[in-house]
Amino acid sequence: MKRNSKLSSTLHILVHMAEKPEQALTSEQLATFIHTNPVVVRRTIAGLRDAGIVTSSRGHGGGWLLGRAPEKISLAEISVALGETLLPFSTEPESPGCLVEQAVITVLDDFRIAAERLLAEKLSRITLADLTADFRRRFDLIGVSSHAV
Amino acid sequence: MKRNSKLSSTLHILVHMAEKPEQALTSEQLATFIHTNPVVVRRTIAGLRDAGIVTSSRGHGGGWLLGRAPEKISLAEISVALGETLLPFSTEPESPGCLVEQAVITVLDDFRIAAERLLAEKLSRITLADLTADFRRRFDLIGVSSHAV
DNA sequence: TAAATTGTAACTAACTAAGTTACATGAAAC
DNA sequence: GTTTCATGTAACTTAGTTAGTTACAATTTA
Repeated sequence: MKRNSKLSSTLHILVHMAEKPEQALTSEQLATFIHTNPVVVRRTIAGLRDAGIVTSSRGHGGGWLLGRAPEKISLAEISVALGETLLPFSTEPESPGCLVEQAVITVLDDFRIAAERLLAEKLSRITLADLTADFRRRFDLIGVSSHAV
Repeated sequence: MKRNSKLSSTLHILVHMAEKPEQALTSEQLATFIHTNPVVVRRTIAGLRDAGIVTSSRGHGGGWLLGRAPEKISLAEISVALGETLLPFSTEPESPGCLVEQAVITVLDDFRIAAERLLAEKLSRITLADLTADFRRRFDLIGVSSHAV
């Protein structure tokens, strides 16, 4: 798994899970989808479990399942559950007492708040079902869903 | 200078420059504002020079000046000139041939394009002059612009 | 009881970005 | 013209972050 690809890797995993709704997939299986190892998968999607987006079960026959229907899982929820901010620029004070810095931080934070609201709104309109529908269109056209490479 | 604070540090520098429009400030002076060293400053704002936002001159009495009036410098231009993307999540393929991944990347890239347009639009409405005006309001109230810490 | 699976802590490796050193280049002052 | 002051930039070092790995306890089913 490459850097900064947590969101896309997680979506990749979730679409595969949505395609096998009745079958619990192991961390091992999920790991092969995104070319990493099982522990990284568990760590990455642990937050999704806490958010009810997926469920996990231990022991023989255990693994991961979607927590609810793909239509009810939005990219906004997934993004939040991953604990990553979409806008990672920092506005932490480095020169306490400098009024110039205070002015800069205020303006930048106002922008960030407005921007985050906008992005969340856009992401909340896209669901996992939209992704699976897009996948199926491609599959019906080409007919292969490989992980050979 | 902390990580991910290039944008806020650069704005900090630019407002100070806007407050001394007739005086070329050296990298050394700019560096003290953001608690780093002159080479980091030159490297960071080199892109702003290429974009005409600032000018630099060498030799005795040299240093940095704004390239045009603060009213004509938008945060959108500054952000672009810094060469940083506001939305750094990756959508590079890791499993070429996997239709699931292709569907995910397509949706995510569409989102990114729309989001970047939105953010650029918002940032283009904020100018360096807005920041200096905000600073002056604070200064008139409190009357100190320290870099003691 | 054995096998399969997650949960998680602790450690290692790879990558990124800031910080630093060094020095060539250019401009002004004298 | 030589000295001084400044930027430009390459090369290296350091620090911080994140993915990857190992190890093992806890849990579940056959």
